Amino acid sequence: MKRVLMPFKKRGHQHDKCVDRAVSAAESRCAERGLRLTKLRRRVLELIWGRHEPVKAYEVLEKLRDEHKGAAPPTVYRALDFLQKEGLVHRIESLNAFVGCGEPTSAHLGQFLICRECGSVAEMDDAEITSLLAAKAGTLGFQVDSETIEVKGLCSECGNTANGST
Amino acid sequence: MKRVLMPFKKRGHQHDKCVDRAVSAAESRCAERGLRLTKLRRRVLELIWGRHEPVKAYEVLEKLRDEHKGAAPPTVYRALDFLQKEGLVHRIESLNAFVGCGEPTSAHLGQFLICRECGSVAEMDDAEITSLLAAKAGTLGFQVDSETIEVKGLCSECGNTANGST
DNA sequence: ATCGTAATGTTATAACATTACATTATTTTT
DNA sequence: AAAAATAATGTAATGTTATAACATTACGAT
Repeated sequence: MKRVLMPFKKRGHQHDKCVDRAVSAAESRCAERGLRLTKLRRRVLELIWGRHEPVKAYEVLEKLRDEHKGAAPPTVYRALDFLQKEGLVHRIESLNAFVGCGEPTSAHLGQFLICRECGSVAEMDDAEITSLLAAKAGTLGFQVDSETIEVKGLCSECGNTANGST
Repeated sequence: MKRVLMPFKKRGHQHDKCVDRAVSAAESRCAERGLRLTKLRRRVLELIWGRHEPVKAYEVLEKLRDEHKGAAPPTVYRALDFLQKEGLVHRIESLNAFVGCGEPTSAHLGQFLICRECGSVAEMDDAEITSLLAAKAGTLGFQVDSETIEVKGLCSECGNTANGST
């Protein structure tokens, strides 16, 4: 089982590839399940994948409006709900924002590492963390359904340079 | 080092005691540090401690208004900022709500267990979880500053009864 | 073709949070 | 004790995030 679903990416990597991979994965996943990845949903997915950083719903809305008159909050939130439910994007609770899922093939919640300098996000799905947490919760008589783990700090790119900016 | 800062409480426990303890702890802490636990701040703290469940800022506001004409959003948010900064309350990111801190003597972030049935919250501050998470993050070159851990599930009280309601 | 369901459009509003500036209260300095 | 400085609160407006409610359109199945 893979534990790192999305590592930190180098500055200047070929980001088109990331987006393409995400969209292809979404297409297969929807095809398998008989779901419709409509133009709108696909476009929202692309906009979320615009960066390796959490993207706000209203940012998506603004961009959507440039190309799609009549876009309104529900337009975006519905698409995001769909994408979330299908495991194609994750919501970052502590930022009220969304990131593309690093591995949309399996359902999971993920553990997120968020850089305070550049905003980049890495995604893990580490079974040891999950089971330790469940064990500790168990000592209090608590049965875990789901976990939200969001860590803030300094990413590999920003930690390795004197200056965290691009 | 204590790992459970606030366990799940039995239904019908003497909740006054919880509130009194919290207020006393807040008083000592502020006295030690030369900070002012004003009437307003104390009252907001009491209202947050009204239940062992996350309480919303606007709920606090509503109650505050009954007794304090002129209370407005900043009134509440400022008091909450103060209480948070002093470690007297924690914000639950996934709920946009606040809970009293189970152990306001030491600064910490806490790991929260939130019951899906009754809404009760238990607070842990488990060093093993924190260090495992830091170690795993380290393998990606990430240096952790702070962590947000919020787990949803079924608490000991609700798991032990056929029916989770009061 | 029509019917049922899923998706989207549209308007309005709810819920959560902050900015900016005025005023009052408290502490510190003189 | 008065003045100055600082901290806390009052007040109005606004910004941000999210959902409700109902209408319409698109699509797939028979």
